[in-house]
Amino acid sequence: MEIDIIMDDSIYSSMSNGRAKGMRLKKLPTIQIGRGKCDDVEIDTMCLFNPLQHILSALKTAAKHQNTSQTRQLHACIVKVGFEGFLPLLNSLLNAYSKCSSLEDALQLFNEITPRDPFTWSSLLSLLTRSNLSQVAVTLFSTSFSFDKIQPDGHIYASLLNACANLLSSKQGKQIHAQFVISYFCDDDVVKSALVDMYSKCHTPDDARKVFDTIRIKNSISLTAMVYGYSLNGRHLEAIQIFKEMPFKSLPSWTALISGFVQHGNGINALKFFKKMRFEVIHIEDPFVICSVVGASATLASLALGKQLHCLVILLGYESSIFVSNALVDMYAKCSDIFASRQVFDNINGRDVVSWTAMIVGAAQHGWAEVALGLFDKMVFEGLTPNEVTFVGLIYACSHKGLVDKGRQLFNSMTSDYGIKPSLQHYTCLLDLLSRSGLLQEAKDVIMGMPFDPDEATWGALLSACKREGDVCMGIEIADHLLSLNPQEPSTYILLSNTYASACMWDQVAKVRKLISVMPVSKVPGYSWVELGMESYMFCAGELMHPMKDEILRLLEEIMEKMKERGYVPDTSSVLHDLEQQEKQEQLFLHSERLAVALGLLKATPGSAIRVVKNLRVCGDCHTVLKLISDIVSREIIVRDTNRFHHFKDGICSCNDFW
DNA sequence: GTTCCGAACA
Repeated sequence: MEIDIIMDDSIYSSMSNGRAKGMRLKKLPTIQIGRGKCDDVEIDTMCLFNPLQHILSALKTAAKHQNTSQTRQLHACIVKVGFEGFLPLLNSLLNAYSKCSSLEDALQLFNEITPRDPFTWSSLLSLLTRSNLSQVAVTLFSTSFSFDKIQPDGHIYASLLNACANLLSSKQGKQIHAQFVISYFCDDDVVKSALVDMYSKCHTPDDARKVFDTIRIKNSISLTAMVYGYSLNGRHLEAIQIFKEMPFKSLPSWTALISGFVQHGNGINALKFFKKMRFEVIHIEDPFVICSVVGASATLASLALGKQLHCLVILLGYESSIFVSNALVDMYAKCSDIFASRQVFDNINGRDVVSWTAMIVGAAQHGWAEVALGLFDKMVFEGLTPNEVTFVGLIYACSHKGLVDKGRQLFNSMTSDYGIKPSLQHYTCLLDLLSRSGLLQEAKDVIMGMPFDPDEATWGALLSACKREGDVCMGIEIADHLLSLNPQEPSTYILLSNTYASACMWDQVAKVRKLISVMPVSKVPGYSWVELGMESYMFCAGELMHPMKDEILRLLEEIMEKMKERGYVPDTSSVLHDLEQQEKQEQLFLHSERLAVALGLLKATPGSAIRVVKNLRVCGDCHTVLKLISDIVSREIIVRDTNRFHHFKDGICSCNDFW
């Protein structure tokens, strides 16, 4: 039975990436066999001996060098010589197209091959997976594979599991696992390595470990997959233990350990092992590990470290790597140096959608909404297709600048012009856009109409907007709803308490306070750190144990006097504890970002910007204080909180008090 | 055939 996979609309509707959309789905062009180029392939003399052997060998070479034109020429030769009916040769040809990532050629050939064997299928499945069409691979296997009446072999199971890992779909992965364990190939260690990888990436490291323990001969690949599984999922001790036991530590093994740490947010451990790796003089033959550690410095917001890594990138000759450049754009933006980010971006040759998106998101988070929108226009003008992340950045940019109409238009254009289905993130951005601009009813309509269940953060965003707009009535309605959801975030409780207090609903205020006191999770302490050249210093809220404690306090008191002269009155509404007003003000005085800024003012290079990072959102009072400080001491203060960047300069903030 | 890389909102 002929399977016309290219005509299946249900499969293509599941394609969600730009590459897939760019493909002509219905009618693929026919390859023009023997377009005069055939004779370029030097087979004449060899044909006299063993043409089959020669073409097979030439196909292997073409696959190895990912040479599409050579593969097409060999395809022409196969037709010309009359070997079209020889399945192993066609499979090698398909494999070569697959290795060249020549999707259209491969799909057309696949449709022409009949009958197909497991080799034919595994070549196609691995190509689809590598082409970001993992869901197509899995769907094809479940819908069309049985038509060919063949049993999947180890290669097919491995490719399919790779696809499930890409999709982070343990549900589909488990179904394939179930088929595998009752198959003839159930002892195949390569498939088991693929299973370890799939479960690791799907965040079930214990499932990965169960399979890992059944692998008879553990090689570098299976060990690396398990190391990654543990480090990615925060099981750092187990990751390090297996890593240490590895008889041979290849670059991918180091990369797996380090990138797992980074992805789990453990930048410190990542850098510790990167240092060890450098110490062991491991040859860095690919840039993956560099991307990871650049990402670690972005997470840690350490500009000094990021700059050192940028130097290493140049030293190792990876400046031209698009992956590395994109990571640098993101790193500089996250380390608060948006100008350096822009400089790296401007120097990239052949920017891809990730380069543009990283720059758009960076610009948006630094309050450069117009720049972000301008970059988008330029990106589209240059022929690049934005993806779902690009739109998150764009709507976010509009949201933080109050550009309601533009934001709405982008939200609609995402679906109508680019066929991207809005995710919960997009709805959250839209909701944020509307509510920040006071369009509370429209924001509520968005929540009620979206095809996702709103969570605590979604309702919280709307509630904080109600508070800002003074809509007590809707605020109470939402607060009642939120309270019934048993919220977990301490900030939600502050919001609830303030909402009820503003409506003089003291019974409800008491109820919220009682809930706080029995909350199972204690409040995360606020901390901030300031970078001072190659060093940084971290302060916890309310704690001042620094050797320069007295100078810090003196400076803050001096500044406080000047602020009061300008009419500053502390806003204690963000202090959760049941304290007297005086005590609340004292708490605010010792908020970690103020201590960090004070140390920065005392120790940073005179005139340089003070860069502070905070683990929570900047509270309203600190925001006012930092604006005033920037004016009083005439210094730029850049604070990265969990939400965005604030550039305080001359008494104003780049966020326009929208954050 | 299976391992390592970049961009996200509240």
